[in-house]
Amino acid sequence: MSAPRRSFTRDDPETRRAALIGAALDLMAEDGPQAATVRAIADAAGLSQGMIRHYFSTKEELINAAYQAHMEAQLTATRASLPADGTAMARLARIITVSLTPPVSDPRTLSLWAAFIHMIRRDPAMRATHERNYLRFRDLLESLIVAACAESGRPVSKEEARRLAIACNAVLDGLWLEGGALPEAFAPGELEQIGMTSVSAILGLTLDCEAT
Amino acid sequence: MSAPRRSFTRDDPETRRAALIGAALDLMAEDGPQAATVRAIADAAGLSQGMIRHYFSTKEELINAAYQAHMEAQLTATRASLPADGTAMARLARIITVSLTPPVSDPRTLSLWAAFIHMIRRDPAMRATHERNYLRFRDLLESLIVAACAESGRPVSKEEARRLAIACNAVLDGLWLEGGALPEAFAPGELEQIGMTSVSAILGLTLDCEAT
DNA sequence: CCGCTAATCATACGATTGTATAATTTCTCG
DNA sequence: CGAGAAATTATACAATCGTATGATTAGCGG
Repeated sequence: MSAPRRSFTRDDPETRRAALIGAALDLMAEDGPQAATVRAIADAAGLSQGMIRHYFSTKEELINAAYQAHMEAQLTATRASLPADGTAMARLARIITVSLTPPVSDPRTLSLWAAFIHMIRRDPAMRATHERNYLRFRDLLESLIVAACAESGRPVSKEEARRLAIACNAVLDGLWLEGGALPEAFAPGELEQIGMTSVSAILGLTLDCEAT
Repeated sequence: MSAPRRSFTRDDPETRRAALIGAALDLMAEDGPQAATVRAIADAAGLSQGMIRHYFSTKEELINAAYQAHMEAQLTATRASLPADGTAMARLARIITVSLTPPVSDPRTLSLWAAFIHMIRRDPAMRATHERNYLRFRDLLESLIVAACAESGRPVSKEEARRLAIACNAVLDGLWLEGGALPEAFAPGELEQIGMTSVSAILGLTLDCEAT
C-alpha cells in the first residue's frame, strides 16, 4: 500500500511553458544559474520534474526560451512606457528614467543578465538573440537622440548619431550595472539624476528631469 | 600489482594557491562558473583534486580568494599604468584608455565578472570585497577628475565630484560591458574614442586622445 | 457513462558533484 | 643517511545532477 499520487489538472501547453520559464527565471535571478535545476524549476512551477522534458526536449532548450522571453519582455515594457505624443526630448528623458528604475534596473535583472552571459558567448542562437535585442534598443535610443537634437535645432550626422547612441547607451548600461550591483550605495533617484545630466552633457541638450 | 602513483615535487604554499586560483579563473572565464569543478581546477593546475581542500578549507573559499586576486590584479594593473608625472588631464585620459582596452576590457574579463556577480549578491564576504574594490577605483577616478578640473581652472565641490565620478565610471563600465559582450560590433579604437569624448563632455574638459 | 489518449506523476539510472579519508611519496633535520 | 613530518596522490562516499522510463490519472469523444 503506497501513498496516493497527488492530483493534478491538465492545462494549456502555452501556460505550462510559461510557468516553467517563469520559474527558471526566478531561480536564476535569485540564486544564480546553478540554482536552476530541473527539480527546483519544476518545484517552483508547481509541477513534477518530468514536465520539463515533456515540454522542452532538453533543459538547455528551456533556458534558451527563458532568455528569449526575458529579453522580449524587457524591450516591450520599455517601449510601452514611452509616451506616444509629447516632445522627443520628453521621450528621451522618459527612456532614461525607465532604464534606471525597476523593473529594468534592479539587482534581479542584473543577476539574470549575468547568468546568461556565458551561454550568450558560447551558443550562437543565444548570441544572435542578444545582439538583435541589444541593437534594437540602441536603435530606439539613437532615433530618440536624433529627434531630440533636431528638435533643439542641432542636426547630427549619421556617424555622430551612432557615436552618441553608443555613448548614451553606455551611460545607461553603466549606471544600470552599478545600481544593480550595489543598490544601497546610491541615494534614491541619484542614478536617474546622474543619467539625465550625463546624457544632457553628452548630447549638449538640457533634459528636464520632471519630464514624464 | 597496481599502476605506480605519479611522481610529484613539493612546492611553496603560495605558489600552489596561485596555481589553483589561476586555474579557477581560467575555467570560469572560459566556460562559466559551473565549469570550475574541483576536478577541473586541479587538472588545469596540474595537481590532484585533494590539493584544493588541502590549501583551502572549502571550494567556496578558493572561489572567494580567486575573486579577490582578480580584482586586486585589475586595480593594481590600472594603477601601475598611470604615469606618475605629467598633467592630471593626461592621467585621466590614460585611465580611460586602460579601462577600455585589454586586458581590463575584453570578453574574458566580462565573463569573469558575470561569473562572480551572483556570489557577490549572496556572500557577504564577497560583497564586501566587491564594494571595497569598486569604491577604490571610483575614488581613484574621482581624484583624477578633481585634479583635472582644478588644472583647467574649474574647481568642483565635493558633491559634484562624487556625481561626476559616478557618471564617468558609468561611461567606462558601460563601454566595457558592451565591448566585452559584442567585441566585433565596434571598430578598433572606437570605444576608447567614444569614452574620451563622453567623459570630456560630462566634465566640460577637452581630453587629448593622444595623451599617454 | 465508458474507454482511449495524452498529460502528468513517480521513480530509477548513470554521471558528476563537493567532501572525507587512507595510502604514498618527498623533503628536512638530527 | 635514515626516520618523521608534511605534502601530495588516490580512492571512497553520499548527495545531486540531467535524463529516461513506466505507472497513473484527467479529460474528451463515442
